[in-house]
Amino acid sequence: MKTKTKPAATEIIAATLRDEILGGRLPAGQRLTEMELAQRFGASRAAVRPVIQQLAMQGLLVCKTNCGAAVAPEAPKAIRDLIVPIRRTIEAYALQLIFSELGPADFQRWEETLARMKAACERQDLHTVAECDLAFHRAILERASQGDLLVIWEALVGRLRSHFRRTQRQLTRLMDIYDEHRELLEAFRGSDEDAALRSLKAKIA
Amino acid sequence: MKTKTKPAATEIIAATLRDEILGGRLPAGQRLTEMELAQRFGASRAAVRPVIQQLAMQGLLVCKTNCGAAVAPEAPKAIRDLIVPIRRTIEAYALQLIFSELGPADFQRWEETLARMKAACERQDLHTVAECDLAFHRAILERASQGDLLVIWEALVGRLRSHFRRTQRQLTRLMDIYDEHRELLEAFRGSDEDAALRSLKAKIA
DNA sequence: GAGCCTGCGATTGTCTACAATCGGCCAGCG
DNA sequence: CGCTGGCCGATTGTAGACAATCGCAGGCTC
Repeated sequence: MKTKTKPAATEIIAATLRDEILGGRLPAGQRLTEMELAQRFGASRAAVRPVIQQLAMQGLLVCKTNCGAAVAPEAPKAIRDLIVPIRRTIEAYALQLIFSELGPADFQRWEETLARMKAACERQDLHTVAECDLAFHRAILERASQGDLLVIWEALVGRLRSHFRRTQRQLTRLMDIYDEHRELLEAFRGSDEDAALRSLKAKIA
Repeated sequence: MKTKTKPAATEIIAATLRDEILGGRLPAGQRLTEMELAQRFGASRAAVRPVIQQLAMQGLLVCKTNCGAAVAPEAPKAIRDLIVPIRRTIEAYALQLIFSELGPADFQRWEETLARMKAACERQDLHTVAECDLAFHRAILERASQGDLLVIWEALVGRLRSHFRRTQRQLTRLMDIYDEHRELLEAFRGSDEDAALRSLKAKIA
């Protein structure tokens, strides 16, 4: 055996594809067939099938029956405008749930994400920056242990791809993204819950 | 052949199970194994597997690895309080999208749902009333042809099960539910969009 | 008597093969 | 020359079998 035929087989594939799509490495419209994915990950179609369905429900892929799946485009602006505030509400709620319980282990996790993001900013690696951006926010929900909210959040973010309107920015200001998240983390460390909540909401565009 | 090996095989199973769970025919905690479902619908495990995954992401089922799926309980109150207004926002947005385009065919569809609901109220069939209630609201989103919103709405409603707090009501007032939806439909027929939107929001508890 | 370990049953995870379906191309006809 | 019909490749949908994993019961040890 190579690694682990454990129940994580499909999960690894799902996480990999998800990051590639959200990070922009796989362009919208890119076609993905079950066969291709199965070969790429050294698995069978049965293994990648649940992944495709999952990503489709998260808005990352669009499936046409008997015609293969493709990386979904960003949702139309009207939809985005509708679900951005929803995302704000959910993340703020999760943060409020956990704010008083946050400890060193939590901050350490965010620090690691920020370190990765900083390095990516310095080498102008837009894809990794976007990935870290999402990981930072996702960590809030995972920490809250609210599986239901996480599922809903994934469905929202998969359609927003908000992190890529930042592509418009000049790459020289990429470090701004890092700075913003650094501020957020410091607010998490502080004792002013309301201030942290306000900062978080403000950062979600 | 028995029925139809058409592409609707899994869709029929999904719709059937969804209605049974949302209608309350399958109680929370009820265990469902792939084998049982496959036998019940005369299909193979491969056919019911996508259904289970889909319903799990919609919050109707909870899956434990290698241990089977079970009908999920309603989400905790804090979560419900968070997502009720979200649902209100989404349905109102969809209604606003389609309000000016509504025609006889649309009203006819709602009339049929209401007819079913009325009959169910008269024979005190709580399950069917709940099912029609959801169908009435779902029709708004389907009419808007916003697949993304429908997916999100499903994920919300699956966790709310709001329609079952009405179980608390005395069965003698079941017809109130019908009356409320009748009012809604008449508002849809009218020309006052704002009034219709307000009515819709008011009805979503 | 309590705790751990082993063995077993049940269930899902994965794989391979087959069937049904869709889109596009090409021939044939008007 | 345009259109319609049917064929063909590609892709997913479905099926059944095998393997890996989990929970639990029973017995053993301390």
